Amino acid sequence: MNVSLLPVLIGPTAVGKTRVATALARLIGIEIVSADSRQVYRGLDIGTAKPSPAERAAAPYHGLDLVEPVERYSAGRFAREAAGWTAGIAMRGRLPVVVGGTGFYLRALFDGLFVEPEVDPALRERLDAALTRLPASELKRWATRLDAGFTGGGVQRAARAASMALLSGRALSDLQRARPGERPGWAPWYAHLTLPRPVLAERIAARTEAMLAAGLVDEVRALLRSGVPRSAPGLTGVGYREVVQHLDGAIPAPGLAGAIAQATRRYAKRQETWFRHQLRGPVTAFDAAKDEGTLADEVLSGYRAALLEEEQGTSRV
RNA sequence: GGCCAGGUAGCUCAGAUGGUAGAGCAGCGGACUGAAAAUCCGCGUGUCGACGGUUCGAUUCCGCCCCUGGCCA
Repeated sequence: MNVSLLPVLIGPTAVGKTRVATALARLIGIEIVSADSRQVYRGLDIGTAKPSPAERAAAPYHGLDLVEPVERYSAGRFAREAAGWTAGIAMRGRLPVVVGGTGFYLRALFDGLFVEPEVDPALRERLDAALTRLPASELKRWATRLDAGFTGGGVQRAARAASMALLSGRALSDLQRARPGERPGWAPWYAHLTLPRPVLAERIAARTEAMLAAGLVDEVRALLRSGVPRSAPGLTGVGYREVVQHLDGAIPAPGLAGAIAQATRRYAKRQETWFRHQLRGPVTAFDAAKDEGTLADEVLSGYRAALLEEEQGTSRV
């Protein structure tokens, strides 16, 4: 299957992306490329709303369970791996469908990141850790001194700007400008699942309760018991962070669901901000209040129409 | 039914001898080039319960009504 236009199912957390993807799989032979920065962690199943075995049987998934919770994944690695999965799926004659809520990963995949200089990962890790321990104001001074183009963004991004400059000898913003990455052969066609905020908030609340009922706290407890430190990359996300705090006594049991739901709402808001302003390519909105069968039909016909238009456009040139 | 306390932002509350009001939380907007569910930046969003009166001017004072809580019947 020779496609240059890739259907991409996006939407805030809890809007029902997996549900629609599964319905889509019933209509046509697809494989799913998950663009989700949390579902890459093995053992983080309940809190990341990872597709169930049944859902994974309905369509092959790529991009799940790639690393241990103590490991770091990255947008760059995602872009490389996702490009490989996508090519493989197309080669098998099926349609790759990208499904995910991590905007930065989508950018990495479709726009390409700059080509990062080779640096010793262990060294970088130690440097980052040391920089992050600096007082915020001092770290910021280092970042702006080492990279005149540093635009801010807090300790994490300041630490990256500083460490990349120290390790590569060039300012990060320079590198980003001077060494643009390659764009893949695909262009995204975005299907944006949307719900009014209050409705999404209700779904988030319900899903949070369901996660706790399904044993989210036990999941985290087991990870910690197996030796995963509470600062592990996998445990910094929404839900896991709150459960760790709960186990440390900082969040009492009655407040846990509320704390997780609130963090999730804020995350959903940041996602929508990204979708509103950062996406490059056509975006079609779909009302996620509809049932998944209808949505799958609508998304598929929308995609086919876009595909047809694209073919006519290119054949005319 | 009577007496008392109170009705101010989504919530909990503060406040002004009369010049249309401000905190916390919630919320909203934005940034984003390999940690991104991360990391940051910004923003009070209001018929001051209703209606009359006094006043140049009422959310504030007066009257009346409505609502909530408490006490007494």
